[in-house]
Amino acid sequence: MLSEAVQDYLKAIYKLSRAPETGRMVSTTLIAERMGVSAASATNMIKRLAEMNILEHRPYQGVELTPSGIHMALEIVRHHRLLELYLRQALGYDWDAVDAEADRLEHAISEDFEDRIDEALGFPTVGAHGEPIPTKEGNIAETDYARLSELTAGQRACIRQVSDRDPELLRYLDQHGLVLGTEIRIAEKAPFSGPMRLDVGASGEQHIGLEVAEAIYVDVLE
Amino acid sequence: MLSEAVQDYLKAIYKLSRAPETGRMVSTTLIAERMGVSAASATNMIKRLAEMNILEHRPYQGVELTPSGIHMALEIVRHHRLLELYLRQALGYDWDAVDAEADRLEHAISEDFEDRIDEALGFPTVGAHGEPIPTKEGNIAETDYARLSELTAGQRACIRQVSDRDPELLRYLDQHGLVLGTEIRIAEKAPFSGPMRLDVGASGEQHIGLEVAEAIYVDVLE
DNA sequence: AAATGAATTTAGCCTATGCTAAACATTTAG
DNA sequence: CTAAATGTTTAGCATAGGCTAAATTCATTT
Repeated sequence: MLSEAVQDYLKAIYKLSRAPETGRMVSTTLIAERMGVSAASATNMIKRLAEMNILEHRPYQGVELTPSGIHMALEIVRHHRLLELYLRQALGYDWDAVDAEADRLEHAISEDFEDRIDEALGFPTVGAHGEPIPTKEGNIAETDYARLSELTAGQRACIRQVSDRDPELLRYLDQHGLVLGTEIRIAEKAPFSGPMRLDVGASGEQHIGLEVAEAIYVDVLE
Repeated sequence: MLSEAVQDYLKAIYKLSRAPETGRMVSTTLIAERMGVSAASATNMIKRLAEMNILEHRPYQGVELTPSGIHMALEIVRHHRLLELYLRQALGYDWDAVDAEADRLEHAISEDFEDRIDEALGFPTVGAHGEPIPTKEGNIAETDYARLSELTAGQRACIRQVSDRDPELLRYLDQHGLVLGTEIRIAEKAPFSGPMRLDVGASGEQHIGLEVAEAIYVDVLE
């Protein structure tokens, strides 16, 4: 069994390695920041993770998950996303609160528990923020969403996923009707991915900033 | 926040101090056994718990929880019992499986989570095995049940609580219809609390041994 | 009262995980 | 192309828990 700390590092590294900004190779500093520990502590743990064949460590370069490390990470992510969805659907948690609670619980649940909530949810394929849920076998659907910030005036799109990084941002989105499934149309956009004006579903017109537009992933409608 | 280890010790000590066999003063060895650690490790932790004002340690004598220690223990017990009941009622866990899963989860849940399952269950006052659930304020209902083993031939009784110590025993009870609320009548009993013959609710006659009879707590019916 | 045996504590060690300060490597700027 | 800035690792230390072996205390029995 992987310790909680190891699981937490693994999940963080997996997420960083999938972020479009970073790329597969993840730096020590980034990991340390994300985990809220010193760089020295991160190096320390990285060496242990390399020892366990979870990742490869090129000193001074960064870290890359092994296939087996990715597989382990996907199990953790599956637990997390199923829990988030369960908290939302079965216990009425708000969009922005599920991540923190799932972080606490994810280390504690058994396979049996996972199977039961999976069934109670009807074997869902996407999580509370639209992220794909890895299968029990460790497969995860590839998504091909555009960032809202990349669209241009006149385009229409449907919200498919949102970043769960910032609870405050999630509250903002919720209050402005920018939830999964909402259809939007770009009414006007400043050059260089600046702020944009949107027509949002039934709820009317919104102005959003770049940060918000980058946290929203959409299917572009023809 | 108390560490998991501290919480586990505290819960174990609380339970031991409530067991009729032991009495308020609990010995190091008993704690070590229950926790599955060496006596030296138990001593070690006991000193830390005393440091934290959770209990008083009379060296070579034993240990007694302070009022504040009891209060903390009751919070932990509340979490545990609410979780057990939730697992049973909401997720369909078997009687004998809830304890182990609740042990895993109880360290991980927030107050918010507790409140939500409390509400989802309709603010229950007894747990999955009939134990009283402490209130949020740290009060616990005193119960005054008899052990089935203490009854004599001819008496009738209603099952109110069962010991959750042994999952196998719980399976046995379940299979034989000896569940909460069942009415029984002692048909015949060997002297000195030996095995007994019972008429059990609608499901007919049972023979049970002493160990089983001691794990069942009942209200005696006039 | 002394001796034996059981229970308890102490001493000393181990691992996981964190930290700071110092050393080392890489990148960037002058 | 060297020097400063930045990023990374090493060294040494801390804390929480666990362990074994040895020492100590208590209880019991002669």
